[in-house]
Amino acid sequence: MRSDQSHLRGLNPEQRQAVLHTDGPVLVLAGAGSGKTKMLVHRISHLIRSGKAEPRQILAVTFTNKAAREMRERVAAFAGDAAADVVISTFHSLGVRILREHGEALGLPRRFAIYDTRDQLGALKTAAAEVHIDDDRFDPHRVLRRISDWKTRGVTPSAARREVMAEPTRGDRSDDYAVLSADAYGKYQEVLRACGAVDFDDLLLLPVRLLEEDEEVRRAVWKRWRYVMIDEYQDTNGVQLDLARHLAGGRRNLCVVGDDDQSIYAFRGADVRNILEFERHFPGAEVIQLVQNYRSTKRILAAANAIIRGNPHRHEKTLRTDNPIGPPIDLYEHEDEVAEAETVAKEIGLRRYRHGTRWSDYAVLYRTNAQGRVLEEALREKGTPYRVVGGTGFFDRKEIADGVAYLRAVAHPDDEIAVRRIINFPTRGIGRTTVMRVAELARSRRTGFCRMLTQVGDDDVGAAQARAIAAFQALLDRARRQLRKAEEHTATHPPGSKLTPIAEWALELFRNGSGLIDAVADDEHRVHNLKDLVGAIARYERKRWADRPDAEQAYEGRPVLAPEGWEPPTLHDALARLALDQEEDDEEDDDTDAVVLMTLHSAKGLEFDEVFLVGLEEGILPHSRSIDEAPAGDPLAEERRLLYVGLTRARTRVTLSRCLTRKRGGEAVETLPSRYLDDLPDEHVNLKSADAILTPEESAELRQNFFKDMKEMLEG
DNA sequence: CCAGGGGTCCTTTTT
DNA sequence: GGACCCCTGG
Repeated sequence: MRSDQSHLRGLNPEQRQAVLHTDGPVLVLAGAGSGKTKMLVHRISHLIRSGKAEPRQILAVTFTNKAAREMRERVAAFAGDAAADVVISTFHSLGVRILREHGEALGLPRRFAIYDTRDQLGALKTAAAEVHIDDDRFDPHRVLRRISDWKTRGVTPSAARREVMAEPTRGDRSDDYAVLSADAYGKYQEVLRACGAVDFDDLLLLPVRLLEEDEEVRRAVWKRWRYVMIDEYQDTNGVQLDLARHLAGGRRNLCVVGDDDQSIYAFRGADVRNILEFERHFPGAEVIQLVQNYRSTKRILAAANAIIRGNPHRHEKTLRTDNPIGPPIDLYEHEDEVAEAETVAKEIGLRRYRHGTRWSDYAVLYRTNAQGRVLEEALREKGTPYRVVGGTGFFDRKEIADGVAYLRAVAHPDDEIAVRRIINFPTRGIGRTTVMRVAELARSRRTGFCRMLTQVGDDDVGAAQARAIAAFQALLDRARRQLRKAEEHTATHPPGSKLTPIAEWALELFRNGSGLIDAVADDEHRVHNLKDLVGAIARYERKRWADRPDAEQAYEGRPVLAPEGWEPPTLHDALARLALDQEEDDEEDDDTDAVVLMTLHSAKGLEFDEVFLVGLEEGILPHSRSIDEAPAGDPLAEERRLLYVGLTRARTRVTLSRCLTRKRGGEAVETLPSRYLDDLPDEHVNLKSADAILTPEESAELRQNFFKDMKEMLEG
């Protein structure tokens, strides 16, 4: 329970006072690598130890589950057992928590579904079909972005319509496109409600609405949390600012930490002004600046500072460090992305051997997920262990989306989007025409799509189709009955060595109930993925039981009475968790030694010994989309910040690279160097031109390395 | 009315 | 590697 206070030592007494003791609003404006999150951990443990608050009255909010997990661990290391009761949650999980307790006031079902982007797209298409939008320029993704934009600013459909009408007309068809989007927004919300579902934006928006409109909810929340902390505050959007205000309440014990130079989420509504104008939003706020960097070498900081200086409108600050100057930054120029990837793979192999480092000391960062593929290939070829963080999510895989849709169709009886997805997969004779006819019938009889399915007769659709629908309905009914049994069982029986009840039920559903596994049987990989989904449910059930206060007393095979306040695992809850936290594959987490691959966005908040930053070209960084779209403000400022974030992830060494040509749609296209390269200080940058072929000496070196690995493996 | 094949387009960043 | 569209045959 001894704490590492080194970061506090860098503070003067007032700053220390502010971080640890001050009530009222506090803004910690902290540069990269200055120990931002650590400040929050200090504050939390101090609050506990000084007795100013009970652990359960402390709330810390993060953006990602990973950040939440990390903070939980660190707080536990500082404050011991008491830390378990501190509520550390992501914004979205917090939203679920509030909605679960109070959501019924908004007409939300107790068990609401959470829609991801894919479901949102489905809902929007359903909505569009209902208002007969057949505009050929109707681009669902674009409309969805627009809708999300409104929602993150707390704009209702009717307000959106007014907003659109009030906009100066450009006189072209984009005007009616805007109106179209506003109309689609209203309908989209109706579809969500009819499905008993919320999207990610609702998870923030609806709690705020509750807090605004319901005195009782407001009081409950104020009573619940006395000290509120928010990490990465620069990434908050309009709705999150409102939420922060409500959570802080009249006490205003709100401590936020962030760095405006690391604001990289404007595309999903984040508003840097929230951190820049914190003192205006929370008058009397204490502001502390931290510019001491504990992470990187002097050279890396010099480069990072030089890059970020190019941005206007920022809290001016220059990071400094007592760390050594470090090696120069290498800049490689490659023929194409394949050569780039091969050189990265080769360099990592060599350096690891020469310096006796671990694979996990190296990270390769890129702007777009697509860049990761080539890198993976090169690393695989060399036999280098690697781990891709984020990327094409588990849930983006078709078979997983199908599996989840089955689970949801069972768990949420009104979930039209889920049902439509699986009603004819695997094919069972319910084609497009029939589905459209059912939807039409549902509308004319003013009932829901799912309810309509239980009522269609031979006159409504063909006899064969009616039979197929009845069979599908029977499938769902049977699955529901079996689920009820599984849930009863899992509620009273601690998990043993066998597969947990809900997971086992899901496997049965995939295997026999739905025929899903048969449908993908020819692809081993997909079958494996479906089993992973089952595994995720099992992990959830076990975790639920592990969280039970009397878990030790509970033993296998014997029903035990649930203690007060403990909720047994349910499919619905498992789905909510799955939607919010796409936890990585269980075993191969942090402890496996592997090179890490990820986007610059995913890298924020992390640090590595050596960082490779690839694809420093116009069109990649800055990305062409952000160059083209250039709305108000300057989107390019954000691209610059991305590079800043990338550079400041490294402790000792940064290696940059760009390609002279890059494949675009099968064609190799010439590229231009990223404009940001000009801003790097020459004296710290080493221009290299590399080829990926190993010299004989290097080959020998790597061969030896290979034998060393084998030996270690055999010994270990 | 349904299933399956083949062609075409695109692909920022994430809870 | 997808998602989507159109075409053909049953």
